Amino acid sequence: MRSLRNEIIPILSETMLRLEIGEPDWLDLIGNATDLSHGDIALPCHSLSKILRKSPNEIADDISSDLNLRLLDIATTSSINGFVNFKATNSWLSDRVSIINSDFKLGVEIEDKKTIIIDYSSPNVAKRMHVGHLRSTVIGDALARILTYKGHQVIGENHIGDWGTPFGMLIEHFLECDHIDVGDIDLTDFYKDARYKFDNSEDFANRSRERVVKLQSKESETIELWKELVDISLLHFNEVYRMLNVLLNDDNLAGESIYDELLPEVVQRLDDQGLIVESNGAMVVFPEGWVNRENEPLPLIIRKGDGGYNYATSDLACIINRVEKIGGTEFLYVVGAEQSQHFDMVFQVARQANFMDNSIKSVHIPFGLVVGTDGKKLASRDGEAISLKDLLEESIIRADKSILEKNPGMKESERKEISKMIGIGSVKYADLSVDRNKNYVFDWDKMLSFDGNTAPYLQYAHARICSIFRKASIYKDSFENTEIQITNVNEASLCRVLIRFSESIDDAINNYAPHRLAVYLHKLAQEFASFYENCPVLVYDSESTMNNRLALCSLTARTLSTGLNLLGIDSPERM
RNA sequence: GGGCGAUUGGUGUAGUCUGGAUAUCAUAUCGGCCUUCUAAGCCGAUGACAUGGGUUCGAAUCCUGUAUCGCCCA
Repeated sequence: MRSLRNEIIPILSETMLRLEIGEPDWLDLIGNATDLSHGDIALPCHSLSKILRKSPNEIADDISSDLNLRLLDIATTSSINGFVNFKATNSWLSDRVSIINSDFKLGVEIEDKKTIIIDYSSPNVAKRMHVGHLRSTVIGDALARILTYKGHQVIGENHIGDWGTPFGMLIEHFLECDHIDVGDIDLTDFYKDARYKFDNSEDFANRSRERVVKLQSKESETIELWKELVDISLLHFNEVYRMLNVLLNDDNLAGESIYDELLPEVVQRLDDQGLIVESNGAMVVFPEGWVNRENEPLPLIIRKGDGGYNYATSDLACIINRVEKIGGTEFLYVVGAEQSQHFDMVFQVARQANFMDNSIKSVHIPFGLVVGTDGKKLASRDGEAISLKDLLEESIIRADKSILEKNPGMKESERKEISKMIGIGSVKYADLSVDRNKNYVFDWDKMLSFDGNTAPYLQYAHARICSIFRKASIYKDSFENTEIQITNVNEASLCRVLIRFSESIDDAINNYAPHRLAVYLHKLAQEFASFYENCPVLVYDSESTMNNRLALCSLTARTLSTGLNLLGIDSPERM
């Protein structure tokens, strides 16, 4: 309850002044109450004991009695166990929630606009997207949406793997697939088949190597073929992105190929800074503080002995581009935890080489693995990565089945739409509702369950609200300027949660943690369910109660659907 | 060997950054609630901070040792 805290502080500070307690000694103590039965905001006085030479209980009593009358309109003040507790009054809650109800941003304050670049998804050309791309895509998308809502300029960059030596064999293989229609190329085995030929045919391998040279030298026919290959892959990526309902499209493409021409310059600049060292024929940089197992300096390889470049080099080129061309000030990399050392080294080199200074914030946002019920990295029975498209299709089918079971009367066309929302939402929410640093177990039954902290539970809460408005034949969004009155504890608890929306957004942003928002939304849905049981909305004998509660429902629905939308999840009106 | 991350009821999780009261929520289990807006729900009961030290008036949270698991190291 940040807003309550902010209103209490100036008044509290007068009291503290009178008691001769300096601001540094108390300001950080005041925070959300850990025990909500005592109040919303608490001030533990134990540490003031030494300064005032009184017991915490006495101090809390003194402060509380001094404040009681002066906070009257805002909160009731009490003291126990050495804590001063502040509980918002219904009138304060009512004012606050009414302000939020009339705010189209639901109380979220717009920040100084920053240009934030988020690196996410990054599938490989000529391969299917698989489960391994799920988390980066979903988490990156949610962060992009949340940061945009907060008022920032967000540029999503999708660093597809579209360049490098494998493209020699991929193009050669592509040529041999000539007899089939280009659009029908199945990426399932494309890479594997190319690899197989490369490993088993000397002739093919040689042609592949020659092809790499042609590609590097931008020979026009080869570039045409390469482009075709990329385009086929894009069809597939975009299909998955549309299914997943993420913001990425062709405008976000920033494949490795676009940095290719900048790579020699990166080497040149590093060399100008005196950072390049030759080691075993390769050009490397030794970032300070990194050692290998023999306690020797650990290099970041910039250019291999054979003249090829490494990922590190394009990452550095990308940083230069972002600083000098795009003018971003915050770079986020939503990439698996296994690459954290790589990013640490790249960022450090970029700073040592003055590619970016301290005004730029560069953050690796790691995440854990998606594992199967056996605890191992999720894979199909034969050990292959599971196709993301197949997985999403299965989720939709499963959602469809469960709607059919629970709501057999629904029209098929409507059910199809809703099972997409639920099936996709379930997969995404399972990913976004837990701390991204942890591995999570992919479990169909859990994510598609209508109970618990799942997408369907939140979606159901939303659908139930819509159902009330349908029943009353009232337009859900016609309450945006209604003043909300609080008449009982259930309404008060719901309001307490509603006014915390903006805090949950800031929390999610400050920690780059979409699950903070997800956890908040779940709390909101729960609180609504409780309100729903205890407070009949359509009470036609009291128009004021009815309108008041309809306004609460409307605000809850808006908060739920806005929040879900920021996670990239749809809110069905019925289910 | 070194580095990074994880460890909270039977199971899954929040809280850890920024220490505060009886540790969140869900699931499972047990009991109660449908002539009233979707019972896909609500109400109640049971049950957990890996472990040893340290700092502190106070530690799930900070420091440190250990164990287990995962990932990374031309």
